Amino acid sequence: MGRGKIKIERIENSTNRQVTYSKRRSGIMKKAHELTVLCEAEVSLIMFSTTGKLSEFISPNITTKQMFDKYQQVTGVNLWNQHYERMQENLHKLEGTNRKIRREIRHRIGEDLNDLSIDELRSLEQEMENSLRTVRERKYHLIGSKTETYRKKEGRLGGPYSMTIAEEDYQQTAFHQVNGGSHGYSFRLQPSQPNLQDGGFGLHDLRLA
Amino acid sequence: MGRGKIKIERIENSTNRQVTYSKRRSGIMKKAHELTVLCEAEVSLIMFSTTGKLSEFISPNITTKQMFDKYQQVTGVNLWNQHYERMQENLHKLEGTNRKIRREIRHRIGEDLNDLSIDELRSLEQEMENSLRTVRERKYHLIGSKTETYRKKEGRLGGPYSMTIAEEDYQQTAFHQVNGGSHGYSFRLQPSQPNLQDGGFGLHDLRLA
DNA sequence: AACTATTTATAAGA
DNA sequence: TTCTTATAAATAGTT
Repeated sequence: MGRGKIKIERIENSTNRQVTYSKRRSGIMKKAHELTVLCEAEVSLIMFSTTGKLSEFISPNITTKQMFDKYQQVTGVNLWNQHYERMQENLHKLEGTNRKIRREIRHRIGEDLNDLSIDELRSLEQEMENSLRTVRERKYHLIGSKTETYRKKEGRLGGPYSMTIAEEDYQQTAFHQVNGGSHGYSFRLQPSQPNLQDGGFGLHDLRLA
Repeated sequence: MGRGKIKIERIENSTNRQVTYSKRRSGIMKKAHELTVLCEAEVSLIMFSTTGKLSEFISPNITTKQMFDKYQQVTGVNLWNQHYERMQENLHKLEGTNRKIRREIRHRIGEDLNDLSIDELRSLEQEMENSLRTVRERKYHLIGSKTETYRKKEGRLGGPYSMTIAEEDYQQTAFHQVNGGSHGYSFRLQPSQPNLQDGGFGLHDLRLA
C-alpha cells in the first residue's frame, strides 16, 4: 500500500525506519480505536520505539492496570508472583521469628510453662535468677551514683526525709511489693499476632485479583 | 475500505459486529507484527472481545511481563503498588514488633540495661521476681507429681539414694549454682534481625525493577 | 509535513 | 464460517 510494495523485514535506513514507525504507529492506533468503537472490544496497545519511546492506546473507560489484571486472570499467569513470593517468604520468616521470641518471653514472664520439662524449668529458673541479679546490680549502680549526686547537693542534713534512695529501695525490694508499678514495665503479649496472621491477606489475594 | 464506507460507531447487528471483530482483529495483529519487524519496535497488543475472549500479540523475544515492567518504569506508575504497599506495611509492622520483643527479652536476660531509668529497673526487677516465683511454683508442682509417682513405684525404702527429687532440687536452688545448665534454656539473641533488616529488598526494588 | 500512486484491508455479498 | 470482490483506507516513495 504505497508507491511500491515492500518486503516485511527490518528497514535498514534509520531515517526511513523512523518515518515508517511514525506513520504506521498512528495507523495501528487508529485501527485500535476503531476496533474499540465498532466492536465494543477492550484493547490495550503498547509500543516502544527502538529509542525507548512509549506510545499507547487503551480503550476508554478502562485502565491499563485493569487490563493487566484481566489479562492475568484469563491467562492464569501471575505476572508479579516472583515479587510477591519473595515478600511472602519474608513475611513468613518474620512471623516464625516472632512466634519464637514470643514463646521465649512468655516463659520469662511465667506464662505457658506447661510445655516445659523439669530440666527446662530448672535451666529457666537458673537463668532468670542470674538475670535478676544483673538487673539488681544495675539498679544499685544507678542508685549509687544518683545518691552521691544527691548528697553533694543537699549536704548531710538528716531529718524525717533523710532516708537515702538506696535505703528506700532496699526496703521496697525486701518487702517484695506486688503493686503494679506505676512506671509500668508491663507489657502483655497480644494473642499471637493480632492482625498479622496472614499479613492481612491470603495467597489467593493476588492470584485472583 | 470495503464495498461501502462505514461510520466508526458501534455496529448494532451482533453477528456483523462479531464478523467485523474477527476480520479487524487479524488485521491489527498483522499490523502489529509488521511494525515489530519493519521498525524493530516492541509491541504488546491485548484485546478482549465483548464475550471476554482474549487475543494478544507480543513482539518476539520479549514477554508480556517484561512489557508490563517496562511500561511501569516509563510511566512511573507502579501498578502493584497497592498490594506491594500493604505487604511492605505488614513487614514493617512485624519488624517493629520483633524489635520491641527483642528489647524486652534483652532486658529480661539482663542485657542493655543502660537505657532504663531507676524506676523502670525497679518495675523490671519486680516483675522478674514475680515471674521467677511462678516458674519455681510450676517446677515444684511438676516435681511434686513426679515424686509421688516415684514413691508409688519404689515404695518407702530409704538408703543412700533416697533423697527425693524435691530435696535434691531444693539444694540446687539454694546454692544458686551458676553452671551453664546442660539442658540449656540458653538463647542468644541474634544481632537485631540477621537477614531481615529490610526483608531482603528495599523499597526501590519494585519501583525501579 | 504533503502528496499521490499503489498496495492493502475490509464491507458487503455469496 | 470462509471466499470473493469492489471499494475505502493506509502508506512507500517522492517532493
